[in-house]
Amino acid sequence: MAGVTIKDVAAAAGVGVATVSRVLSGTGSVSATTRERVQAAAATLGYRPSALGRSLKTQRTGGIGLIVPDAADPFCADFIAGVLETARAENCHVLLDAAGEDPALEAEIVDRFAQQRVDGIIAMPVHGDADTWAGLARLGVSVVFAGRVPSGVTGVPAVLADEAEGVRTAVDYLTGLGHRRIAHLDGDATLGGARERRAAFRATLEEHGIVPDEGLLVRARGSADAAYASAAGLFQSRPDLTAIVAGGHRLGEAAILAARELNLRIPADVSIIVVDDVPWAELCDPPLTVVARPARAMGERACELVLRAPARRAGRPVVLPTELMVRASCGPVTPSARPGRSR
Amino acid sequence: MAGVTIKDVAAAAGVGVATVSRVLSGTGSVSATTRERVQAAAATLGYRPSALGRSLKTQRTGGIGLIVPDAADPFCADFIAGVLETARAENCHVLLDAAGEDPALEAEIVDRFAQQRVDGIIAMPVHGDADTWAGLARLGVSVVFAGRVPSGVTGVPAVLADEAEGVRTAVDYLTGLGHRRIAHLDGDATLGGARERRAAFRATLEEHGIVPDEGLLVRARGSADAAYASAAGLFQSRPDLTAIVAGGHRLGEAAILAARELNLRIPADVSIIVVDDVPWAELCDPPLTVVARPARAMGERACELVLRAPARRAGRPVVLPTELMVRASCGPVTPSARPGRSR
DNA sequence: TTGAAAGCGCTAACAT
DNA sequence: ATGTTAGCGCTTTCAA
Repeated sequence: MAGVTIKDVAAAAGVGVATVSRVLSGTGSVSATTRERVQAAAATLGYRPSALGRSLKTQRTGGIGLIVPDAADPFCADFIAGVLETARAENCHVLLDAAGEDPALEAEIVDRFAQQRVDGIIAMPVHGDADTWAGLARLGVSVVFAGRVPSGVTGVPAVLADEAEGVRTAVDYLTGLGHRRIAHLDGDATLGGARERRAAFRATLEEHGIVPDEGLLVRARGSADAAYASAAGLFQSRPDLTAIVAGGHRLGEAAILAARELNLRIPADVSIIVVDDVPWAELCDPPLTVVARPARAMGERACELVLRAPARRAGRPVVLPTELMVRASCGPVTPSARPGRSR
Repeated sequence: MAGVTIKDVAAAAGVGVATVSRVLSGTGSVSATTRERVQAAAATLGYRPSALGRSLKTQRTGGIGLIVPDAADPFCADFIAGVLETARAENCHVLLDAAGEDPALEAEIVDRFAQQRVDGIIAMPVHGDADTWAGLARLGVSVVFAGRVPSGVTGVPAVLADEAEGVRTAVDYLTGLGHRRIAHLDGDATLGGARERRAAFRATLEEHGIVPDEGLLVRARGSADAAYASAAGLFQSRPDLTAIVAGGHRLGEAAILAARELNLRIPADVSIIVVDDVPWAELCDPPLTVVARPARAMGERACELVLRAPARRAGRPVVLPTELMVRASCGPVTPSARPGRSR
């Protein structure tokens, strides 16, 4: 039957419960002989200490709550893997849930985690409502944001990819190849990520003496359909563009599919670079040049941070470098390859 | 400050703790007026009932433990998403961990979950050691296997993809295209999956009057390098093969990469079909024909099962259908396209 | 309808 | 070195 408790072990070993507790937690001092007797008793009974009892007493669960938009997304999945690895090393367990892009659901999940008395929460947040996040710190759960930071919230530690630097590198690379009419396709997010990428895109263009062309800066909604529509619309309305920087793999895919549909050759007719590495970039044809965000490392760092968070108050975000992975989806601009080229 | 307890709420509302408990859990009867007072008090204090206290008392945590080989793997990631969705709907939380292919780690994770007193465990198991799984049922945690079943273990409910049927469909499709020398590249797993695929492959070949050629049946180790080596070796040693069925996306990728490296055109020189849908199958060039396993649905079913498991004893596994997604990586066999063709 | 009180399994003082 | 005991926050009889 189930339910072997510390009492049973104590009885079986002929000692008090405190002694059992001492042996199993390695705390205090116990004679070698009793230690062995206790361990033997525990083993034969198949005793598994209840984390419930312990946590109730110690006020620490060793649990960390992880909230992502979508566990099936490759970036999130890598991030999760990073968190898991570090958590395991630190003897913590991870509660996972996905909030989509729904602030209400996010708040609900946070609440559930709070009731589970997790020691900390790592979130790729949807929403900047102070109500959702502010209470937590006060409740003793440390929070760490990852990947993006909601605009309204301050004082929460964060782990970010250096999106700006990534976009800068991408644009530098493209201008180096002779491109001047470069489009930027990104999310409409009021969240971190997209906003910073857009800003960096503009700034870098200007550094190269190119004045940003508003018609080439498009923001797409989240759905796959919307992404495709935006990409296709961009290609059709602006046949003069020679390169495109897509923020996130969804939009990258959309761009590739739309280009293919419109019979634009990559990179002969249009160069494509995606901010977000994906496992299949290599298998794509042509292999995709990307700006990789260090998803896994971000997960590891976030987990470290959340476990040490009580120690470090807010501070500036940890920013991890991105990496330009040059493959074959970008090429030099070719003067007249593409039909319908006007301006 | 942290730590608002039921006592605080009771005091603030001027009632006993039992009443607060009744109000918040909706159990028993309370007058409308006291109910409101309690709710008001709880709200102003920002009370979050401790799941610890409750679980300790009720002996149910509402937690379900999920063990996958790798959270970053697309199949696992989809599966996880399915579990999360159902769990949320059932008011459960999910503890996630990844065991790689390491039986010892798997056992350790199971143990940790047991200490957390999860109500059930869903596992894509590595290992059939009775010790790891048998004790759990006795301990009151229901176990459900997903995707594969270790050979040594019986009496555990499972959710599987109909791998056999999937392979059968794939082979039917290829023979229909005129292929006779079809290779099968799969894992060396002693676990479910691979074994069944191999058996189905053989059987289907025979149904078509083709005697299985052992040289075309290769089992690869898990690592990406090993996969690539196996694929390349296969292409080089057997230039007469015209089609290949790969089990799992890792081996599918390896096959594609190897084919590309050896300048084999897909599908002109070799047709490729992968058992395992991947998000990028569409983006591959040519778009990949696959046998999709319903990862997400499997996660949903597994979660339902684990929550109702006490009710259903063992029984036969739930087998979900696979789906052949015809895209463009398979073509009719072309008599003389490939150099080095001998027999 | 409501309150008092007994635990759930554990740890940590405090005694011995 | 070891045992006794008082809770941790909650649910649930049992009385009132």
